[in-house]
Amino acid sequence: MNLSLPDQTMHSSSESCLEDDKPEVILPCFRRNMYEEPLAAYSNGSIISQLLRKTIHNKRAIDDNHFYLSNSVAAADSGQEDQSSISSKDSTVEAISPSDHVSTGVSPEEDHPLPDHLQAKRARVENIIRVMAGSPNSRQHGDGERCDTDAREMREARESCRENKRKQRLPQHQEKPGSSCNDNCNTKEEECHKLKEQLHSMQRLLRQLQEKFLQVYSQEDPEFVVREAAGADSEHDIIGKSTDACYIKSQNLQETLKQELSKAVNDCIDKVFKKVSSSTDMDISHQQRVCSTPEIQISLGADRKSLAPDHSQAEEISKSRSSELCESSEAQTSQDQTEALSLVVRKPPVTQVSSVTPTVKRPYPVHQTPFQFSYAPPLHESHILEHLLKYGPHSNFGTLPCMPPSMDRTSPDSVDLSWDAVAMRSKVTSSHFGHHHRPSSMGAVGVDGLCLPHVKMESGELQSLAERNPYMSLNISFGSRSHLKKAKLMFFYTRYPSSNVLKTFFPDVKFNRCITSQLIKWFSNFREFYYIQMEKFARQAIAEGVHDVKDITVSRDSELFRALNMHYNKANDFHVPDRFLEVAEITLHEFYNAISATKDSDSSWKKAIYKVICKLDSEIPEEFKTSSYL
DNA sequence: ACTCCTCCTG
DNA sequence: CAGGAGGAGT
Repeated sequence: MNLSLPDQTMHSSSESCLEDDKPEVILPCFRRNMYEEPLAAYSNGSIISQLLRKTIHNKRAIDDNHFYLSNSVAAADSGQEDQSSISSKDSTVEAISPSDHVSTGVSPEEDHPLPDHLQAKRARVENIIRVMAGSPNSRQHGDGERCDTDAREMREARESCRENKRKQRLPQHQEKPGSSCNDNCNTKEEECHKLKEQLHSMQRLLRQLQEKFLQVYSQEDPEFVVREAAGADSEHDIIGKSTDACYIKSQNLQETLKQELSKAVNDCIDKVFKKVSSSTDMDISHQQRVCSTPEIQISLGADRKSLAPDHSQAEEISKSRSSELCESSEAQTSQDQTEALSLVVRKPPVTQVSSVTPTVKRPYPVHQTPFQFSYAPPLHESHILEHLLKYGPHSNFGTLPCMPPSMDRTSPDSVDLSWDAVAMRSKVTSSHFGHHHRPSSMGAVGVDGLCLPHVKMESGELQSLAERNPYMSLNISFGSRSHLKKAKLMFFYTRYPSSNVLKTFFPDVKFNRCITSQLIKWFSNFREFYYIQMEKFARQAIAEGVHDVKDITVSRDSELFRALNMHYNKANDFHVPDRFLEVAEITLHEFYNAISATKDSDSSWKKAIYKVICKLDSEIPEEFKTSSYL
């Protein structure tokens, strides 16, 4: 089953929330009335529509003027509309009008009488600001002189507008493929969507005001607009070159407004992002619960036969547990329920967790169960958002093989596949995952590190995924490391442990074929390293000219011992029994003798040595039997 | 047929 | 350390 679809949805959603919706270069004069107070009001949406109605009204006038047209009459008309529409705004706007900034920004000029043309310029700029702020009676017409920087501002703002429009279109378009997910959307998704809408609304408002701002500029100095838009026009040659004073004034205004507005935009985006992120965090725990259920069911499936006597009783408890686990998730995902969750629902719960894990000693809540290769409850948007937040939009989430191919949800039989069967095909093992331990509610290996990782994944994707995913590593690695460490320490006592010995000394492990084979394989690997070292040091001794086998000893200072200790007792926190040194010395002697006798020419010359060594196993201390060992 | 082992490879 | 091939033992 393709899991990639929700990825796209979230991708677009996230992208639009985090990137595309971020306003870029914006005229910085709308901050307070655009972003501070209205931000809270956006939640109900009505204010937005009111503002939009006004600004749309204005925009019509702007459009009629063709934006770049130097028609003073039209400009004046639109300007009047601006006044009338804006005049209804909150009076606080006036109190904190950006014109205040202008006054302070050019304060040095106020100390001296200004020449007439400078005063005119100043009045013009202040008028612009008043118009922007919505002062109904402050409008005055300047002399039409403009500064180059102002024109550049306008052009940049227009480009910014167009850029925003382009960017806005993209996520909206991309939402289409995810419409199936939207059908299933839960409250989080709606919330995210709302936020996105709000951001879009703010952007629209911003554009409206930007255009209005530009409109004011254009009516103030149409020549610049025309020149900037269509190149120099002989008819609209620049008449008044900007003076230094004008430049400075405009620069002050420009900088102040830029700072203000960019800060406002940043705040706005932070708020939106925070909101989205918080909802994502909430869903992580939710995801855990969702994932845990299938895991339990799957692992229980493997236990059906062995735990048949407890079946009915266990089923009751399991049912309640399962429903408890599923409740919240199903409530939210019932609409997008696919076979994934039906895998959970359909499957008759056979037994309960505690009956599977009679030796469980960790009283952790069920929802802390380790990461499961969830049998894919439909990917919640927050799951994907979480993914995106962690790995970025290009990470390979869609191909996350949440289940082994043999467990393909399209196969009804997959439900009855035992965990053993899954594990037997395992390719990914615990060793691949993280370095963190995480408490597990499942004391038995049936669901912890020894078994959990034993899910076949394609081409190491899971491994790389897990390596990048601390959350996953945290969960699926539990148990594996401690069990592995324990096995290594046991190797100091026994090189050839029987299955029974292993079962005895891993009481917290619910053994099945897979687990048994795994442990046996571990010891096989231990032996392999052990014998390789033996052969290596035996040959080394021969090469060094050792003639008497009695000259070869293994002590704690020996290179050989250090190598072995490094391998089986890396942390060096375990006192290696003397008997192991003796066995190691015997083994070394065996190899020395065999090689000296050139028995190594025989392809099976090591077998005799193995036969000797396998008889040298000693008792494993009782402490190893406790599941909490290590 | 199944398990367990070694050996080899990655 | 895992996976697989191949062999030996049951």
